[in-house]
Amino acid sequence: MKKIDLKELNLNEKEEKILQSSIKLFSEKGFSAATSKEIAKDAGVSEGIIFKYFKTKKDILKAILLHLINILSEKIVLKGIKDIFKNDKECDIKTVLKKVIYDRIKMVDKIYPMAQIIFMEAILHEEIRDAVYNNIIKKAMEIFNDFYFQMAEKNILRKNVDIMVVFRSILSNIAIFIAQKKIFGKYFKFENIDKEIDKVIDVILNGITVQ
Amino acid sequence: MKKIDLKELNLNEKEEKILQSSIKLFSEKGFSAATSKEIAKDAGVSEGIIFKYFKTKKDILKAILLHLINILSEKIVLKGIKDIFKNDKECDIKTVLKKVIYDRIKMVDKIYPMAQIIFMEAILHEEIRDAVYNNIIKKAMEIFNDFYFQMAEKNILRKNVDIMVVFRSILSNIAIFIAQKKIFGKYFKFENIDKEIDKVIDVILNGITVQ
Amino acid sequence: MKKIDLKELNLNEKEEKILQSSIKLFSEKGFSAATSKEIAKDAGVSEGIIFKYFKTKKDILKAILLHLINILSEKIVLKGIKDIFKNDKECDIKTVLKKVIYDRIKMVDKIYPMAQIIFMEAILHEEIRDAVYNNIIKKAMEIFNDFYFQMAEKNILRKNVDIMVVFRSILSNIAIFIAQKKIFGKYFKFENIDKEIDKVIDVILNGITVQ
Amino acid sequence: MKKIDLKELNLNEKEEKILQSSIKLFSEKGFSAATSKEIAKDAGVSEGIIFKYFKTKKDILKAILLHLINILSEKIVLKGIKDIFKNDKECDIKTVLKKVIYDRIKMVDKIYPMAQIIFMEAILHEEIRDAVYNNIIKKAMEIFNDFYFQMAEKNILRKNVDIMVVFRSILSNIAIFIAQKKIFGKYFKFENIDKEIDKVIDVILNGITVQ
DNA sequence: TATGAATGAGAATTCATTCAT
DNA sequence: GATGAATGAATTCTCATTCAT
Repeated sequence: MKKIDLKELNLNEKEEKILQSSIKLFSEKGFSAATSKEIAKDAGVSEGIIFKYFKTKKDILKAILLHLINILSEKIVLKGIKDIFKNDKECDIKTVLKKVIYDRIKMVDKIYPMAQIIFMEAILHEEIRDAVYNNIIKKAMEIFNDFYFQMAEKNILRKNVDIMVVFRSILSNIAIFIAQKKIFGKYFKFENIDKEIDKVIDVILNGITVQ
Repeated sequence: MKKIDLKELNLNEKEEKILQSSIKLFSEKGFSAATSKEIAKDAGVSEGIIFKYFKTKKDILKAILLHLINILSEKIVLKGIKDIFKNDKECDIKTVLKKVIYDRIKMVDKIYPMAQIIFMEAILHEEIRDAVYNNIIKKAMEIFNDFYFQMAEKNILRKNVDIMVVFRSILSNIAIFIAQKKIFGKYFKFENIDKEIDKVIDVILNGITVQ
Repeated sequence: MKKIDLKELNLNEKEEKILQSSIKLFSEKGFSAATSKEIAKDAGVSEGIIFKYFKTKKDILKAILLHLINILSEKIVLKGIKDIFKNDKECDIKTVLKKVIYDRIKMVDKIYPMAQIIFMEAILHEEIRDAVYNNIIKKAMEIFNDFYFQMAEKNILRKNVDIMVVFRSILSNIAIFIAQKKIFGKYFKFENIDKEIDKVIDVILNGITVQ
Repeated sequence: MKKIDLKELNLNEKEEKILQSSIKLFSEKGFSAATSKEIAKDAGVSEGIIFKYFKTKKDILKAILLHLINILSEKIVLKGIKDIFKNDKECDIKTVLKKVIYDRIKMVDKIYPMAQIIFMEAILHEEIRDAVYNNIIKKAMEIFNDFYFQMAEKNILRKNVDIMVVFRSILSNIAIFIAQKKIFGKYFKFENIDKEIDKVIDVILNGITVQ
């Protein structure tokens, strides 16, 4: 289990260990099924100390979710895309998309267990959904919007489409690609991710009909 | 909360009530967080009787998941697509896709809470993933494969793409459409689903680049 | 340990056992020091069932305190005095006082451990004090007031005293008598309570100076 | 919260702070409910240092109780009465009693929270009762006995009473007066304590019957 | 000596499961 | 079969006490 980089949060050693173990166990078993005893054991600390750093078990989840959504969304989730869209306005669309997808896959790999927890809790709890929407989805949509508009102005991308639909389509293609790797990885072994991504981009850009 | 039609399972009244309530509560709070007391109360039965029908709480989940995956995959999930693909081989691709998407949305609406439980538990537990893969994904892929092959032969759909990628793309577009409605419905109000689906299909079929 | 009669409360068997054991243990060790495990053991029930009848441990205390203060104050604490004062207006003051003191001692004997808990919690918590004052002290004062006024009118008891002071004096003499028996019983063995009470009444009625 | 003068104990600064805070918190919440963390915080010291000075939390209680009972009983509690009884053998009984009551009220005001702790713990624990009895009650009784005997010899106070009963009566009248002020102070506002005490003495000395 | 982080035993509370009725 | 009271193991959380610094 790769450890998520939590250095940005300025936590002390134990606090970080607890969070790391919580992320691992919440993502493996779900929040309710992971016990404070297991977390303590995995983190190599006593059970008591957990409740010094986090008043309740729920607070560990909150730290993972809201804290990280708010603090890290900008740094980790959005920064990558912004940079690519900014630096590559002149590049061809295929290259840009490839960079984005690569970057997203790398990013999700980095934060995967955490992302999974957020994802699952977002399904169950509206407050989390709100945080995800406002901090990630909404912002990502705005960035994408600007980018698409410029590409459309240059006559590279179609003007007669609903940008929202396009955004969703690209996002979902990335998501399912990751899900396939992460969740159903055992059934689908890709040998060459580079080629796989090219194929996805081809379908996104050119559709599936014979022109 | 719409009730899922479980008549096909030949359950007796109490057993069905218990399953209905479990589906409702598992989908609302997650499996671990829903208690047998709550289920009993919601189902209007005694706690004791739950364990007559289902040896353990886990068995309720299994009943919901495995039982329903196996039984319903054929009857509800796959039947629809098969019929469409069978009956519409002559129709134009746009119409077929529209029918499929419509059918899937309708179907998911029908089984939504159950699908959500399956989905979440599949993320956590390999045995569920296996059941989902073998009973649903694999079968759906086979059907789609046949269909795509025929469309490609007729020179309607591109031959130079990876069918797996296309399958995933369509699936993910449907999934994100449903997720947006079900999970993030509060942020995105579509007025006209018919038009929305047309837009999605346009992007899938034609891509986003100016040809 | 004599058991307090809780039949008036219409509790079921286990609930009553739990309350009895709680009263016993709270009075022996104080509320905080008595554990639910001990209570369960003493009551001969499982720890779990305690929390079916009383949501929290604090609720057991509340049941003992407020419930009993409110419900039983009238029946147990005040009824006795009322009856004596009502029925004995013609008797001589010595006899009345003796009856009252006897009755109070008997009554406190009956509810002693409970009374002790109320007493100790009243020292610590204002809400309890309020309940004690409003349900017991205030009412007792009113009853005593009426009685004293009539005795004073008949020229049996002095008019030139503060009734509040007299009330307090009698009350405190009873209280210290009981405390001596209950708390410091080991140091003071009275052989003949009847005679003891006569002595107390003598002092209350006639004072200690040579007239 | 008035601070009790502990200078007589030759404690160092920290030790005294810890005791002061313990007295405050034990009297406010009871011994078991007050935590060492709270005490440390209130005393402005670290939790660790508490256990340097007092091996266990119980030892703080012992220090407060036994230590203070033993040391203070002689210096503060009994000295006052002794002095009064010694110096005022010639004075009239009313003046003496008034001095005693005044002195006791002043004294209890000074040590109130500590006295409350002693009182409550004495109810619960025999060892505390022993200490209270042997160090305070017994000694006070002896002093009172001497005093009463002399007053009786001078034909000022009645010979035909049980001195124990008289002692108890006076003690209880003082106690209830203080309790009323301290515990039920919110319900009974005396404007003039001097007059109040006169009334109490009147009742003690002359009784309540019309002679 | 002094700190306060860390411990772990034990407290309150929950809950799947059993069982007498 | 059906009930729901009862169980007790497991869970979350607390706190006196210890210990590295």
